[in-house]
Amino acid sequence: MIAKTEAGRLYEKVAQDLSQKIAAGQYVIGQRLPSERDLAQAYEVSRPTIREAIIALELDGLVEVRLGSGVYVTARLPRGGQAGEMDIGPFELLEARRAIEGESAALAAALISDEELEELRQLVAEMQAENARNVVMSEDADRRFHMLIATATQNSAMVAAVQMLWDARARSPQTQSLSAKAHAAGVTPRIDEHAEILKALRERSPEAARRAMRDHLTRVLESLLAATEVQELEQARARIAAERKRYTTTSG
Amino acid sequence: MIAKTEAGRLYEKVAQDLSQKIAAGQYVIGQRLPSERDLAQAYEVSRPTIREAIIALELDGLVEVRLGSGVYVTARLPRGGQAGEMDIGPFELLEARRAIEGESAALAAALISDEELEELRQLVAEMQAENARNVVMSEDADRRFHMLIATATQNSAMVAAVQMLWDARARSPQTQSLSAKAHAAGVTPRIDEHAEILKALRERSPEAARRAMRDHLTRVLESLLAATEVQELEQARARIAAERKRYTTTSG
DNA sequence: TGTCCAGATTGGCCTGACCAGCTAAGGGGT
DNA sequence: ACCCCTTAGCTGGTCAGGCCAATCTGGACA
Repeated sequence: MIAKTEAGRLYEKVAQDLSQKIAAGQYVIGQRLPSERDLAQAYEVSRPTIREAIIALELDGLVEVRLGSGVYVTARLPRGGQAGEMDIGPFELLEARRAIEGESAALAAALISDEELEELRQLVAEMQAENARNVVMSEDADRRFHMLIATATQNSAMVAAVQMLWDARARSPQTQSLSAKAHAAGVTPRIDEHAEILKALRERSPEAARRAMRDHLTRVLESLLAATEVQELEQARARIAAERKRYTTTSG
Repeated sequence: MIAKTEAGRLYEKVAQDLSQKIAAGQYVIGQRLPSERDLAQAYEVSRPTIREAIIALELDGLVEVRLGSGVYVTARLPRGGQAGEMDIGPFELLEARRAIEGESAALAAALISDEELEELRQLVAEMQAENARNVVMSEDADRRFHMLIATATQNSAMVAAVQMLWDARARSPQTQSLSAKAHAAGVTPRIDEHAEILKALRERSPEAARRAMRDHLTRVLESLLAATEVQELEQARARIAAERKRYTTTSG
């Protein structure tokens, strides 16, 4: 699906975020979502915007609205249809992103325009602001940041690849719950790392951009591993150690 | 006020009515609908209700809203075949493959099993045999070679990414015709380059594998560029011939 | 004649409010 | 002690009015 959702209307962002949370199982099927008023407060938008988002979800068949009662999750089907919907693990996903988005950044460094650099700067600022306010929607700016870099490569195949990875991420219950846990554990959105990537792109240095992107995703991977360690029991330690060894030794 | 009688939200009625008028041709494709304020007045509803109706139409692909300009009727797309896969150009595809499959090879080098190495060896042999018999090089062996390497990464996200690229390649008319031309022009199946990749994988060297893969795809890219030039020359020649014919037959 | 800028128009979003269903808690009757 | 029924509080549905930014348009100016 062609991503027209970039920098779009507010309700689209909210709808996408809610859709992800439903897909991730954060709202069980049959469960009632928070009230429109609560959602408006949580997303820091007005109630009409929340209503529009809910209408979008309803038209997608994800949700059912019952007057006077609330809005209920009806299904858990992802937004774009049924193309390839296996659940890719969080660590696999990040490993692939490190490899692919690293190259995306390297390609973009040579081709990125001043306008796109400015957009990236704004997105970093946005993440910073949202982080300061501890707002729910912080993932959206992150996603747009990475997608914009892919777009800057002027290579639609690369855009499609990166898009696929983020779609898979949104569709993966494992990844969603894990990243939610990491968020709750106080993992910051890594403003400085994004700034480092931006800096490398500004310098038009493919090598520096690749390295900054890979470093960033390596750290995300590590913090996710740490979050996993904190939450899981001793029984899992051996397996985690094995994973860590594997995912940290193959960096190229 | 519109008949509030039956159940159903107001915006649904408005959306349905507008949808009918569009289908009936009352609003020609490309034409601008009345402004939200005017529609609100016409339907005797509030502007938020009109907005919700327009959002519904937009999600149905009937309409496109342009900020500051208005909402415009768009062409009705055939429902269902959403695959939305545009035709990705051959060169974009190869550039993306060089970046992504290069990393795929690097990852695989550290993890590939002896069984997979043996399979790769057989695939190279298969390509060689087909090439020796001057058979129409079925791309199948080539594809299986590259997919097997992706599989060897033991990373399903990477597999999905590489798979997507090959799917796009299979779907792309441009790429297909171009690669057919390249074959016709006597481009060899590059057995040696595949062997080089295999050799690097055998040595379990990520760097060598990445380099071999990138070199391979770079050369494919170059030969495709050459084929394009040939094709353009042929087209130019044909065009000239056609013109000559035209001017010699109609001038009399 | 061509260019440029200010006002009008449009969608994007917000605040605040009222109404009508629904739900569950609490009171009265048995 | 149990059950039914009222009722207060939620929830979504809708409205009204307003501000902002993007866009368009026409007239003034060079």
